[in-house]
Amino acid sequence: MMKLTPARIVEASMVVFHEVGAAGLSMRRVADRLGVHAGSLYYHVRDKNALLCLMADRVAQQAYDDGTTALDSLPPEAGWQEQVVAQAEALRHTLLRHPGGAALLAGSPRTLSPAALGLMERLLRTLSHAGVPATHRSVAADAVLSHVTGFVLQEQSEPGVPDPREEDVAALAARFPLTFAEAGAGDQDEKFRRAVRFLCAAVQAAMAE
Amino acid sequence: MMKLTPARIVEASMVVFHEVGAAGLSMRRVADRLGVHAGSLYYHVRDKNALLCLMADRVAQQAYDDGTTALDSLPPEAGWQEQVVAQAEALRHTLLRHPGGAALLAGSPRTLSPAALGLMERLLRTLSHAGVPATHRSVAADAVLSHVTGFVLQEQSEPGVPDPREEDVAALAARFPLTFAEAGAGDQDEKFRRAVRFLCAAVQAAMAE
DNA sequence: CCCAGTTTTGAACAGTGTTCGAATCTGTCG
DNA sequence: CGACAGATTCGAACACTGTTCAAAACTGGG
Repeated sequence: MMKLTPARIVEASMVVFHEVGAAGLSMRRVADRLGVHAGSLYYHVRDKNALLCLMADRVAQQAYDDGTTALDSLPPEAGWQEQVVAQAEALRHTLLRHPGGAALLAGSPRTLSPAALGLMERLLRTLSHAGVPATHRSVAADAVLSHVTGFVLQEQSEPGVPDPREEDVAALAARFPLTFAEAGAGDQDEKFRRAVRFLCAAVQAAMAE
Repeated sequence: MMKLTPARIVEASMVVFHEVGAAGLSMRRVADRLGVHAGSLYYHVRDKNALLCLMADRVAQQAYDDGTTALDSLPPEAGWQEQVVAQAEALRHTLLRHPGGAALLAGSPRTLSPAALGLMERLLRTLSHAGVPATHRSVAADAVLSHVTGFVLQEQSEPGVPDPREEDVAALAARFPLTFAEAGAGDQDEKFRRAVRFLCAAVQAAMAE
């Protein structure tokens, strides 16, 4: 067997994560997949929390790479808004590829991962390049990133308890008409893109003032 | 001892949650606080997940109530933007009051809680009352809510590993200058309020078009 | 070859969520 | 009052979990 290394451990953890979900990811299962005993992992990884951070960094890194290819395959005359949309959609699709990927990024361990910072930095750079003043840059980039993670987190949340009674959901719809008005209207892709465009328009409006 | 009931269990869980944090909250500890054995809880609550949902609903309910008092103590001539800001700030302060409260709301269990829906509905109502068309209403409300939960979640995240070396953070600051430019600038209150105002301006701009 | 240093083992510890039969408590009806 | 039925609680167990640590096994260099 190849020598154990943090990279191999993270890789195996991702596979286990895909198979059994976030709740079922345990050190022993990761170790089993590597043909190794659980205690051995602790020679290379301090904690389970550290492992989760490494995993989060890995999906952030992949999201970053996917974002660069998305940006590269954009027509040269594309405006900054299209660049923002491209980055947001690339991040969303990468997160959707990993079930629970959004929970990993937004999850318990504090995300100071270099890759996540890279995502933020690139977004700020395109905004800066578009002439957005520093005061509005950070709040805009923050809004975009928190929106996409929040959106995907909501997309990936399993149905949980599958609606005990349909009367209940009907009653809720009656009590909260506006909330349920267009909950199911339109596919998620369109809804997501509209929200991002909305934020872009906000930036433009803030610049004009 | 009083008879055991879901409400009493949730109450005790909140206390335990405040004392030992989200990671330390266990069925046994909740049961201990009630002078009861762990198994007894399962007669009133299906799961630990169900308990977390009930807890999330409880803080959402409290956030809703705090929001109404905040709205009531607003001058009558306040515009819709001030109403949105008031709701956002009330939600933030309520979440900050419970350590890990944001993680509860945005957390693992899917939040279909009535109280959380109430928060959304009220926000949509003020937007609707302000004349915002339905197409923009939902994305705007979604952006506001996901921003405040994301913001507080970031605020409440413990420092984690307390910066192994200061050289590292310096190196990161060098690699991501825009991200670190105004990370520490200004207090959180002002940053939060500016972001909410930014979203409000976005709504106004979308209406004008 | 043999020795130091790096890895892995194997077993243990304390604690977790959850289940379930048996014991207890509670209120109603004869 | 007494007995019976149903609602609660107990108490112990099961199958796990993250984590630690001595002792083995493996490794490359003198």
